[in-house]
Amino acid sequence: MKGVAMAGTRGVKGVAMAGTPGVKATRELSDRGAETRTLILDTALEAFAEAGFRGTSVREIAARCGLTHPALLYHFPTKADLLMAVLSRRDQADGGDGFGDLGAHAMLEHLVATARLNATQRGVVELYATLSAEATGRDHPAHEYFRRRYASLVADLTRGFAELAAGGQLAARTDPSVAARQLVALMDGLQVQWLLDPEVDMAGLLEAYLDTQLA
Amino acid sequence: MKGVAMAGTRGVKGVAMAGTPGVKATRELSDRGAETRTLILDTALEAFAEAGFRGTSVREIAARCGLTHPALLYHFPTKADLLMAVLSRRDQADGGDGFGDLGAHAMLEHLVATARLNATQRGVVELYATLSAEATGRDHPAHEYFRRRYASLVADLTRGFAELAAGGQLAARTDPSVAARQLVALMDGLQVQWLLDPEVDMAGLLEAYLDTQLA
DNA sequence: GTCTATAGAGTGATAGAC
DNA sequence: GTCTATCACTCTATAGAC
Repeated sequence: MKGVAMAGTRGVKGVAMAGTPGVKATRELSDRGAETRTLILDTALEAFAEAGFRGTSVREIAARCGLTHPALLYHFPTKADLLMAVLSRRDQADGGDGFGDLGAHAMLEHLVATARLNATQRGVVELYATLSAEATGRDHPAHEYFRRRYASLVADLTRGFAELAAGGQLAARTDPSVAARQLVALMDGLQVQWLLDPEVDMAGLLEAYLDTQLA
Repeated sequence: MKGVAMAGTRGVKGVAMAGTPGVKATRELSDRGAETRTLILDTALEAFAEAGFRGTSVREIAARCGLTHPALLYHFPTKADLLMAVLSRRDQADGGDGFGDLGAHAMLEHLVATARLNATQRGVVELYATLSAEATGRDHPAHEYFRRRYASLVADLTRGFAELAAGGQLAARTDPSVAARQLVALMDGLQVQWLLDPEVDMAGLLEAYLDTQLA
């Protein structure tokens, strides 16, 4: 699924080599090089989360892995490639393509559960909060990624709220696409507030919003 | 006032030299040096907005002003000093200390009006969206600034919603402090969505939220 | 108040040895 | 697959002339 700062299962190994040069598509499992790649991706996630994409150097990430920076660039030819690999790896860990065919209730429950989980994973929240703002610039390497991400998230949620409306479960004054955008905005904004003050209850404030919108 | 990406009057000159070394507190108006300072602050706002604090160099800002970077650093001794000067200048332009003693209705109207105005000032929105995310890191020069900013914004809005509740103008299920945090989050999140897609109607989505919370 | 020059460190990326 | 060495920049900041 595709929550805005969606958390997912950590430590999924051996599935994150798509599209990388120098690695054969068909090869044995328990490849030693794949472990290095996984280490790099985990480390890069933390580093980008702490200082953003522009604020983090390839050397810094490599050093935390116990590597030199040319060794890292052997696996990911450019820094932008590394960023995109980190993002797609999270997408895969989060279950692939969006909410898929989840029902409306399951969708909203998943969202609240994710907010609760995120409150235990500061790094992931920092990554998406920092990057989504950074990537509003049209020249940022992750710009198109975030455009697509938000468009599909809003589309899925609009479908969900419309389903609720059809079943008479949405407040009469609530428009599905309006609620979808508001919900996404709320998740993003609450993350910034939580990062500045961990007392902020992201999941609770999200649930309170949903209570006011449901019939 | 202190909206999250609050816009204010541009081009206010000769009022932004507070706390800068090398400039006497009491001096004649129409100081020539003050014009350079103002030019630098306007230019720095634009530049920080486009690429964030970390993504912008002092040289880049100086060049856009037709200056060399040592000339700029004569006016603002460090890059962090320049950032803080940009932020305090905007706060002054926006009217000083928060919502002050504005009534609840005036407060909310001001907020919606600001959202509408912001849709014509992409640079200002980019500045606050990028910086507020960047500044969640505890070592960022603007970290304390944003902590204070959000705390006072939430406090003011909580007071406003409480005032409405006392007058029976708030929906029964709405808690003032919950609504305050949600409203701030909504403003922040909508800005990111608007930066990624200018079709997004920030003011309209904000008004729609307020309609669901008022009695 | 602005300049040139430079220090001193950091940047992404590449070449080539092993 | 990882290394050392290096290229060609860029960065913030300072020294000192004018």
